[in-house]
Amino acid sequence: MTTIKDIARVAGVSVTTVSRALNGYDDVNEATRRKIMQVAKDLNYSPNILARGLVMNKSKTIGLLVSGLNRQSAKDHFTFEVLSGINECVSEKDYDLVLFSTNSTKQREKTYSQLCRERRVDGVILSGIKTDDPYLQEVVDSDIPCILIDIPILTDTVGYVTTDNVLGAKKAVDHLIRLGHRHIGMINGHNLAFVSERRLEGYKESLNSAGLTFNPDWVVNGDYNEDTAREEAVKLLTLYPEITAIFCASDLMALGVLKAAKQLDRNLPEQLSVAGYDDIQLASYASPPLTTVSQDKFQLGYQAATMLIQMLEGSGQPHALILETQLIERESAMKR
Amino acid sequence: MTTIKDIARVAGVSVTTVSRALNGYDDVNEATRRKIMQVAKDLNYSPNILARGLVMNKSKTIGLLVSGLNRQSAKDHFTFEVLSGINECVSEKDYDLVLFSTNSTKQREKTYSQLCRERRVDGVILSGIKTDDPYLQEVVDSDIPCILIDIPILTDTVGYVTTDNVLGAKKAVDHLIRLGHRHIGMINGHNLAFVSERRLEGYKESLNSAGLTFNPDWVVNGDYNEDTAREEAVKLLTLYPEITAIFCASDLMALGVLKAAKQLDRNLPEQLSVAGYDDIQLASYASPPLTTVSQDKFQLGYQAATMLIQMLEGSGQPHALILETQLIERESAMKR
DNA sequence: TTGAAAGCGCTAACAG
DNA sequence: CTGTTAGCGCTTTCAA
Repeated sequence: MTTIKDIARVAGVSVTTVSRALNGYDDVNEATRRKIMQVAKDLNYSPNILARGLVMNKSKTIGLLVSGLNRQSAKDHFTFEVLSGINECVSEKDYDLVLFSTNSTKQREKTYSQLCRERRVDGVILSGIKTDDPYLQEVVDSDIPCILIDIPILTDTVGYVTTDNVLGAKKAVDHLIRLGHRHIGMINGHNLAFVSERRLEGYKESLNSAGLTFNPDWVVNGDYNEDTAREEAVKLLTLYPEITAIFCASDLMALGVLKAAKQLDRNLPEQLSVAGYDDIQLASYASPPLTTVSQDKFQLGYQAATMLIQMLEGSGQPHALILETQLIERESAMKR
Repeated sequence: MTTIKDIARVAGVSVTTVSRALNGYDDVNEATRRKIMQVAKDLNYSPNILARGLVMNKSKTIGLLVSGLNRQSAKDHFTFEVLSGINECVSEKDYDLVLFSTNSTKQREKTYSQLCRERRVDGVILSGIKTDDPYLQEVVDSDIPCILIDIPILTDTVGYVTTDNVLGAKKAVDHLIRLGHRHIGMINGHNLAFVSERRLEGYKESLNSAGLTFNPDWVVNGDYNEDTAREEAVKLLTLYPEITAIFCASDLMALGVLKAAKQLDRNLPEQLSVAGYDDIQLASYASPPLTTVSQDKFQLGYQAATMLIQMLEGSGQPHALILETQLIERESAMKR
């Protein structure tokens, strides 16, 4: 493997000069530079970025720490789209992306910052982490630049990007109300996600501004899981037959509600309106196609990476970015 | 950041001893080792793997080079599931995964081996690469250990894992024939994928062993794209109304055919049977649910990583692995 | 069982 | 504009 030493020898200059020429410094004679470039090409040189990282104390690498990257979670491709967005940005900016995963018990033994420091990543993006995850606290404490997806924490070294979940939920519930529904249930996710909290708040706000009273019994947790949501929906609809519409904190759970309705012989959307959240790919293929709140997952990732690299390259403080959502009206909700 | 030097100082030994103790060599006094371990923990030490990589000349990192990781390709989550499988294996074996992506024009300027050598990855997995991709030739030439997904090339340093595409296609077409179809068209992908070739071959074999003649006019390319497939299917079905069943080289294209049928007012499955390939998530949600050939994408990734790490750790030659597929009978194909 | 010393490939003062 | 020198954090002979 060719090194700058080899180039120096062949070109008849010192390694310093080679380094400078290769890195585009302008204090190199143009002829010398050309010569060096030529030799580098001839020798098929590639820089050893481990060596460079070692001396510069940065690796031009960002880490991605996710929990949603395993066989089970394949159905809801949220993580994947976020990843695509991150990847896009990172490759434009000439960084590399290394994937940490928290699913293996082995890795679990390592702390968050150990993971990052060992790999010498310059910064890290966290996604799909629950609020009780021990990693999360470490983030706030550690001094590694970090962007959180969907967790609103802002410190000297951590920023976040998320969508406007309150408004998003409000859009969906407003829509149901506009369609004439007065008895609207909600299937929320679980209590370990900030987004659940926010979406619940949006639901309440919407009811409130329409003069409807909030009934806590009409809100149940479906754990962001299709089947749990189905079970919970069956219970809910059986217990409170007056409910004519359900807002779900995720499309996956809305799919579960669709199944619950079928199970209870309630026709959709005539006898039950359903709205979801996320606009996952499946949403438009469900029958009936799901009315939902779309969030741009790719953009979530893209912006997270952009923000992180901005922090890394010194242009300022970490900050927060809140993306818009969009109500997608399809056929799972109708006028009553 | 703590280094072994710090540990050495505090523990009152030399860096050599620290290194040996930390790496579990047995020529260290047990008391010394305990002391060192304790100091390391106290100082919250994490090894600098860049430095280690530099001297050992390996990075415990494997690269993933894919082309299917961008906004457009999100629909068919093949790449994502492969990635999950790779990630699972890699984290079990305590390697890290770095993502290269070929979508940025910038990266395009770098050759395959440059990418790998710069990052000092120990080996690389390629997926979603077309057969005319310039990277591909480089693989064969370079000496970097490499596993290809779905490209059957076997050399000293490159192995592959794929599924039995001939048999898979045969299963689907056999099924259509068994249902009584005699006029079976095929929507293939494009000519730049080995799998297309193989699936076509399976189609031919199936026809052949049923005594049906192969008609090249009944085979068109849909470019693995839903909409192209739809267009091509419309043309095909208009030109050859005698066709009663279509085998598609991917589910995504089968979805396109479903749309084409709707467009032509042909009821599915009564007036047209369709079989797909892949068993993507959407397949079971389509209406009618898609009869298809399932391949275990997670396993594809998992096995590729396993094989690569095996090669890396010296236990033998690269080799080939061919996974089974499974016919999934749903409702898009019926007896005639 | 331990330590001194060399060196992996690179960048960065500093001096000329 | 160019070279000398030191050193990033680690592993690994070699010698004690």
